[in-house]
Amino acid sequence: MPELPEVETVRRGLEAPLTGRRLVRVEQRRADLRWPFPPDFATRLAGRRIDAIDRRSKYLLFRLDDGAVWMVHLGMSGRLFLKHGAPPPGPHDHVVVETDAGSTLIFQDHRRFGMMDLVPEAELATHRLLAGLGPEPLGNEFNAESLSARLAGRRAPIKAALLDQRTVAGLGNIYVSEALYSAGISPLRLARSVVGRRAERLVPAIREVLQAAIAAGGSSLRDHRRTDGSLGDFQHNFRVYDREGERCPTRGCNGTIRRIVQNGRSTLYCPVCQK
DNA sequence: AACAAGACCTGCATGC
DNA sequence: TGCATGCAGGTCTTGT
Repeated sequence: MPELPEVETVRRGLEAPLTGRRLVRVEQRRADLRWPFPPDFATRLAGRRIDAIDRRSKYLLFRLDDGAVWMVHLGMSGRLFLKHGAPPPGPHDHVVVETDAGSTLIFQDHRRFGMMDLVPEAELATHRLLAGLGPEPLGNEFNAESLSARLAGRRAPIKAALLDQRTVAGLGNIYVSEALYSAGISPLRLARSVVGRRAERLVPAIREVLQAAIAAGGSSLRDHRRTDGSLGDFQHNFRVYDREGERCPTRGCNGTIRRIVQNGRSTLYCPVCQK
């Protein structure tokens, strides 16, 4: 489900209500998600205060007052809800956290591809899931030069290379299709050939689609919700994703949006104006 | 080393 | 109605 814009939407939804709040009760309702929880997870988290909520790629990073970081990945179907009081947990509510503000943070994930960990701050940068990540696409280290360098020599299609989190961190299946469309680059083009003007177009295309999606609260196709349960809006702004068979929205292009499968995942694109 | 396929899960839409 | 099939926003692991 969640790509960078959806995770950032969740982060923003939690930041004001949870920063400075203490976690007074932690209920871990099963032993594992994608992987087992770390040892003594609930005990270690209980009583801690949240000092800040950050994001790296699709990971949420809750900075705690004991110097640890609570890492959360939403996987495909994970949600974080903030509710008033202490409602009874529903199906797939795997972690329930009550705060000293009388609110409850609920982690719900029916597919259980999500994960959580507790990591000392000093070990965060070398964490096995974070160490290999490429630059943040909205940060200064992501530019045409650095992107070209990471694509150099790669024979995989650009679609697959952009889904690879070592190339750039945070893109997923929706926003790769949208960014390639916006940049006029075919998803089938070999990654190593995205240099020069194409790389110069692709970087702002990625930035702009992500920023627009964040501004819209992310995309809700099936699973994504904001922390108050409301839907994101960016799915209404898709130009190719989920639009197979529709007319290409580029002015003057008579192409039809096509769906192909690359590495087992749908790619949507316009065969006429993406080269 | 790079790349593609398989695996992990549940729920939903579709078609017979 | 019931059942099989395919598909879904991720990414680690395995095999070529």
